[in-house]
Amino acid sequence: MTPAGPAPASPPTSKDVAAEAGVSQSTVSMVLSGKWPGRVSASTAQTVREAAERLGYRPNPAARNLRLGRTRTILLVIPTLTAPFFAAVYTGAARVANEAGFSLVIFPWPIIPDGPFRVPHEAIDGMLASSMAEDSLAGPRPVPLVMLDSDPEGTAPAVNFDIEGAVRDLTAHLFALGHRRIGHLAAAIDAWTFQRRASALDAAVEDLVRVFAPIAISTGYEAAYELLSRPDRPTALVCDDDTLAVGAHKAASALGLNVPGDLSITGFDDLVLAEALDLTTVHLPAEELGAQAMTALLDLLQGRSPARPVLPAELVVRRSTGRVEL
Amino acid sequence: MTPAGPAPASPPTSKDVAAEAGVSQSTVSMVLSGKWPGRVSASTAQTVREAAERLGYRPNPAARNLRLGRTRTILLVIPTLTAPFFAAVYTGAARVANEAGFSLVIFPWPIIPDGPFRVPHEAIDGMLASSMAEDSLAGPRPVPLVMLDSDPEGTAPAVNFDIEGAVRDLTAHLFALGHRRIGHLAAAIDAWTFQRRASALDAAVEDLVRVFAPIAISTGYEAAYELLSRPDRPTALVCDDDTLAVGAHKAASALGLNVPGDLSITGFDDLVLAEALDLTTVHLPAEELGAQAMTALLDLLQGRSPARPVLPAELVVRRSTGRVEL
DNA sequence: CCATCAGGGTAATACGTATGACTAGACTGG
DNA sequence: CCAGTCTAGTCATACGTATTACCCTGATGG
Repeated sequence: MTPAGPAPASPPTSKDVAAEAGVSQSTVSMVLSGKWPGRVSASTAQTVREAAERLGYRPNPAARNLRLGRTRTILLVIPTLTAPFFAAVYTGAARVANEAGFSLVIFPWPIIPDGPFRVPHEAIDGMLASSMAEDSLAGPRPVPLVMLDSDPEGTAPAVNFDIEGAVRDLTAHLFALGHRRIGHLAAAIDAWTFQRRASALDAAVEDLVRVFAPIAISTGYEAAYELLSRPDRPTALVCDDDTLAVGAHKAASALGLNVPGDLSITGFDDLVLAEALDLTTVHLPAEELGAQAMTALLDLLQGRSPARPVLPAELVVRRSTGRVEL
Repeated sequence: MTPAGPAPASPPTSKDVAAEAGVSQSTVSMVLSGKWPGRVSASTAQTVREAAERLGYRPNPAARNLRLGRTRTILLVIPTLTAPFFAAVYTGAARVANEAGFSLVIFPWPIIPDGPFRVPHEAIDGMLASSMAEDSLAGPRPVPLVMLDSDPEGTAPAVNFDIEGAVRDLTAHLFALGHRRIGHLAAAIDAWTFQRRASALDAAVEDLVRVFAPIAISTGYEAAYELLSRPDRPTALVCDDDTLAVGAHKAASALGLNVPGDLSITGFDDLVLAEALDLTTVHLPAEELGAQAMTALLDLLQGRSPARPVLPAELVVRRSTGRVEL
């Protein structure tokens, strides 16, 4: 198909396109950027575009970035991709970013940081950050930033979940089933979103007992086992996370407790796990969180003032909750 | 702490460092690159380094990329991050890449492509690719590439799992438990890794019945339900994936079949799902796959000939397999 | 005493793009 | 007929880095 000319040693540049089209390099740039309406005649523009197509020209990103002083790259700061929740956040954010011609790179950052945060200012245009102390961003040149469900004060642009509403629905569901004494298997992580869940539960439930566990099946198992072994064990167990809920489920089995006959269990997130185990849980629209945060960041980058949305978190009732038996 | 000098409008460049140190920009570059031993006196080098530290200088990546014609960026081509398997691959690859000063960006590419693959040659130094037809890479300037468990012929560098060994262990386990008639819930995806699983099973099992399903709990449920409703249903069901195995598990419950009493079920991958449901499965070291593939790619980029490792896949026996009842 | 050389540094340049400054020619109006 | 405007371009330059070619000074050697 393509004529077998001498194979180009290096990718074609705008200068090559200019030579092919018989115009100057600046003209090529003007045509292809599309930012100079009426600056170039329609026929010349057409010639240029055809030449570019013929040579398979693609602008060199490094040169463009250098010239424009921007990178069209956004940093997503999250603890790990292994957690499906964050994978979903990434997916949503990446979709919006790609549609806008941005690329999204992941910057791994532990929930418990082990040093000051160093933003690679020169390499990025903006950041999406979860679980990071906002003030660790202080620096000579602050980077446009949108926080992910973790903005304590409301100073920075942020996207949050309606945790309060979710906890209201969740407790109402449990109360309606007759539960009064409720356990809280809380994530042992000092993050705002978990603090909110705890305080919302404190406000809603009179007879609450709380234990903490790092997020994992095994740790959830241990903490739940201990709690459920107590003589005054709760009849329902609210877990901060589906993974913890799975651990609790296993602990209940190990103790010979029937779910939901003897014990109701709920989670947060609505991961595949929850579907697999028929777990009643609070669905957190993680992908939507990522998408809206990226939208807000793009607004910010274009000088528009971003929305500060609060996303609804819906209770999904499955088979791990039931009426308390007398 | 820091003296409140006039805030710099833009990040410091090597020229600023040169001025601060009282030398030329070229000297700064020579010192900081470290590639010119003996070219600059020790005392001058020290002065330069101190100046750079004082100003908080970080080389501009765009300028460096432009000058050097490389980007220190690797593309990871995978269908989705939502699948925990690929998230693990990413994690392993990213770790190795970061240690070597490379950054890893994800390029979403469906298993069933909807168009020819366009490599952004100018933006990357190399690629890690899974589930992609190798010849869709054909182009004027091929990009260094390592394939992930999907290399049909062995022409390109690749890292693979020892699927044959895993299937051997798996079938031996089932045979030892007395199973003879075995079902195969196969992934309805035209990917090499699944073809290998199928042919390895064909070779090992005399009495095999196979059904196909897209990878999801619901589709696994449906396909398994149909298979298990047959009068001559198998006593063991080998699933290509843990997710399918979960669907099969649910189908068994719905049909009143006890696992593992009436039916043994196995999966592949060893995701959290498998742990949550006590599923016997083949552990595929996904993170290791990513790490070794990245190592091979870095070898390739440095002109070394990369290893072509085959990673062992270990059978993890849990409680979803048991002795067949007479 | 001059040629050579090593040491230690500087000046100049190229990478590829986007854009502000400039200009040759065509057209307009008074 | 000429000053002014508009059209459709070109020229030159800057972004920040890495590297090549050059330069100056002093030491060495024959």
